[in-house]
Amino acid sequence: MSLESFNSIFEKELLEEMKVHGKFMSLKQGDIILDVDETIRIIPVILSGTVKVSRVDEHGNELLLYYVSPHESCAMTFTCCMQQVGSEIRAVAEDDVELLGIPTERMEQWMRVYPTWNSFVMKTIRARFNELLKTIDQIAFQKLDERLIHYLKDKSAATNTTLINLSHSKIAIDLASSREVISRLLKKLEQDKKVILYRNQIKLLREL
DNA sequence: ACATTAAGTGATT
DNA sequence: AATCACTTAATGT
Repeated sequence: MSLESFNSIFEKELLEEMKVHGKFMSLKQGDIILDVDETIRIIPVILSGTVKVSRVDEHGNELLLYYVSPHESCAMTFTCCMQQVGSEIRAVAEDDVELLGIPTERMEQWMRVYPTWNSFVMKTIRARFNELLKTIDQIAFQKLDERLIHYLKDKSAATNTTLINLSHSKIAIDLASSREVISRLLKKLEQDKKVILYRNQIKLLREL
């Protein structure tokens, strides 16, 4: 995928500037793009692949926040790059990822000069903020089984497939739960004909 | 065939 | 819902 796919979003002048100032980067699956406490030097704009953004507590436990898909950027980076504050989150390449790194200095300038950049930034912040609210709702009010269903749907949407390649323990880590609990919940879902379980794979059925 | 890793189960808190 | 201890099943070498 390339910058051309942004034609409908940004004006040509901005696209030119992105070509000049942006650094094309290619990450392998599992690469850590940004870890906790690191300071941000670039704004990533995802060209292809999916990035997983998660919160990490003092013991190293992770909690999934959201996925960043192509044509999106990470809302957290916008807010903390401007003040050069350390990252509160960890961003990992969920699969092989290509992204365009925009130097933070360009941010301010583009915000003023290019309305499309401005609305792009606002759009991604609003989208992420809404997702965060949903996640908070889930943790505060929903049971783990509902969180799990949401997680599977989310994952399926992010990777555009109903066959999910994940072990039970990976899921448990993302949801800050334990493997046994996830296994038991998944088994219930399987009995309800909502998924089919394999080793390291979960097939989502329509009824989910 | 053996070791390793994923998943299933029951008991305990 | 989490943790432990243990079993069973699948997969890699």
